[in-house]
Amino acid sequence: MSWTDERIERLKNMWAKGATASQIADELGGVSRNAVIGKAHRLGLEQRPSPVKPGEEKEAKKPVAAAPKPAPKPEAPKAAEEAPAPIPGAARPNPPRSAPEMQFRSIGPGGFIRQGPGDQQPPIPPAPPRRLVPAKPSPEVADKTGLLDLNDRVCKWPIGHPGEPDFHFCGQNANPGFPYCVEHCGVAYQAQLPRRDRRPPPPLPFGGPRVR
DNA sequence: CCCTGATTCGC
DNA sequence: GCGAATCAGG
Repeated sequence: MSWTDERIERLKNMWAKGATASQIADELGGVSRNAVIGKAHRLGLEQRPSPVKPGEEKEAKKPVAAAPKPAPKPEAPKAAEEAPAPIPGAARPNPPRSAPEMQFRSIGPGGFIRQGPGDQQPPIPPAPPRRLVPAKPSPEVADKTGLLDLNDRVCKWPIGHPGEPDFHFCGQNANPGFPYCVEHCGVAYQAQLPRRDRRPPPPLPFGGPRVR
């Protein structure tokens, strides 16, 4: 696989949204986690909480008997802590490690993170719903929206299961730019939570996309 | 063990 | 430019 503009764009979006490199790699397919990280760095869009970085200056390398790689050149420890220069539109610098900076965002239904005024992220997240939900009966949609009734303006959230007699689609007004209405967007697009806080374990009834 | 991102370096 | 290998922390 090669890094087409389309794939790079998806990488940027997901990376900006906080998706892990693994998730991005799975999503894009054809690339490894390392490939994603490498590409992200090359694109210059790193600067995200690394589990390793915030620690101490790493320098001491353990001498392994069979060390195929030469010792890296000693790097001068940079103690330059730049004062935060609030330049609108400029890339957000690393938040000071000692001063935890909370991000205040409103969270919509389903943990959907709304964009703040400063956040400009027009590109729409693709990502179809990952899990099958019990298909709650949507609000009154008297007329069942069938497959042929789908267009860009109606919510394509499935109600019921394909093959069932009353299988249809939500059919409400779609959230502009999204394939679903506002309500189902809240279900389809989940905020990326810390693993610990992540809701259910994988509820996949069939195997699952375990690749590794 | 699992996961994470960072970095290196041969290609 | 790419990404496997490696490192290092959780």
